Amino acid sequence: MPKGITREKVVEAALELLDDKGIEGVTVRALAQRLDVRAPALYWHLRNKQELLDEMSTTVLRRIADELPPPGSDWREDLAAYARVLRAEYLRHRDGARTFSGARVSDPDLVARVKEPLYQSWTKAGLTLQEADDALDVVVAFVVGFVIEEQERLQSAVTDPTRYSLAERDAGLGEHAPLTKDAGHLRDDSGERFERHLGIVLDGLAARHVRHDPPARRRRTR
Amino acid sequence: MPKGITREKVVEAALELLDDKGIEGVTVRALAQRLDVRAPALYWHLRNKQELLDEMSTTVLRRIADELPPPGSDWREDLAAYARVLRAEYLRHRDGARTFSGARVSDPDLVARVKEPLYQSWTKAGLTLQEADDALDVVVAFVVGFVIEEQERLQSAVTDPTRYSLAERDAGLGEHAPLTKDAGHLRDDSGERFERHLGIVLDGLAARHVRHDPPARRRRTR
DNA sequence: ACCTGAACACCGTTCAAGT
DNA sequence: ACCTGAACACCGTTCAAGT
Repeated sequence: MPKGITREKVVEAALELLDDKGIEGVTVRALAQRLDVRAPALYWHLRNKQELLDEMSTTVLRRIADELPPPGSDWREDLAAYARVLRAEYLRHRDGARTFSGARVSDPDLVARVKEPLYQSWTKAGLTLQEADDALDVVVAFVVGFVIEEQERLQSAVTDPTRYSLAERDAGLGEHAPLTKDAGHLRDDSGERFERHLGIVLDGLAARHVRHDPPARRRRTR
Repeated sequence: MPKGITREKVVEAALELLDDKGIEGVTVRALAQRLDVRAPALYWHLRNKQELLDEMSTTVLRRIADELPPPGSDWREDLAAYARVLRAEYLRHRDGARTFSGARVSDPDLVARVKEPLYQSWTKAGLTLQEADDALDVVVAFVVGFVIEEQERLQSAVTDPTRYSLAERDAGLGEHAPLTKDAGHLRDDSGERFERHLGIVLDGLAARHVRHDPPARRRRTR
């Protein structure tokens, strides 16, 4: 009688293990123990550990795809929504940004499920496909970079409270870096920072697009 | 008689090992072999492997600091130069972006050496410190995200040529994703893409700054 | 078809002991 | 002060063998 372990259950358990112990704790043996089997059993369901990691990334991307609202009338809002969902899903898992960015996604259809509706909507609104593709890539790059840094900071605040303590930092900085020191003190809530920085990136995209794409207007005039 | 191993030589050898074998190949034992000592010898010079990784990151950041041109008259050019140096230094090392981003930098003065001149110059030109700090962070986040993706693509093109082959991808995509398919085909040289995307981000920063910062003008009138 | 036991070639790290 | 030998508690993975 099989123990009822499926590929899906293995991946699910791996994601729980990630949240509990971090990426270092995701070992084949620990995962097997959590599923109440011996380590080699997992190799019946997955070719190797890399395939496990790929499946974990794919599962997270699937959740992102599910949470994504359908494109609306404003490409800027579509992008903002995408950025927020991406960040939220990365933050939801310990080491999420590092683990899932640059992910090898096993299901190519899934990528299309996310991108195609956005491309459709934006090209109809007057963007070229190149611009739409660039827009998505720039936003994703920004979110990945932002959350990697954010999560590193959040997590080492727990494991090593001195590392990001401002007092420690100020002491290390000496006298010749007053602005660097001050800048450290005006760091606000990271959610606010994210929204502000996202706004900057979207402004950059707008700067290129509005030139030849006044969307509402063009449609109404004839 | 000591074997002449120093902390600096260990870190240097670790960076060579990284380039040869990738981050998975950077093991204490392999590093010891390269230095012609036994593994425990390294623990005289470094507390543990994490400290080794921190020192590697710090060394790379030091090189970035050395290569950075002094700030000029245009914050936009300063940022572009920073972004290019950062990307180049990440690309120079195998797994560079993943390994060095979100780095725990051991030397706080080094961070100041990079940031302080830029903050100085930009605040003199009319930016607030908050804006200067945001600008740097947004650009760094973008570069980190961009290069992680870029390097993943470059490296798996070597190790697994089918993964990013367009033909394979097109086959997996089926019929319902024509735009996603087309977008895959208009990907140009990654250097050009970087410059274009960097331009977008800088435009976003400009959109906020030019409003209250016509730099040359303000100084001349009285 | 699905899982285990045993084994292989590795890891990072500690520590007494050598020089 | 600087390094080694031996050992500990781990890794991912393979494979014959069990049911």
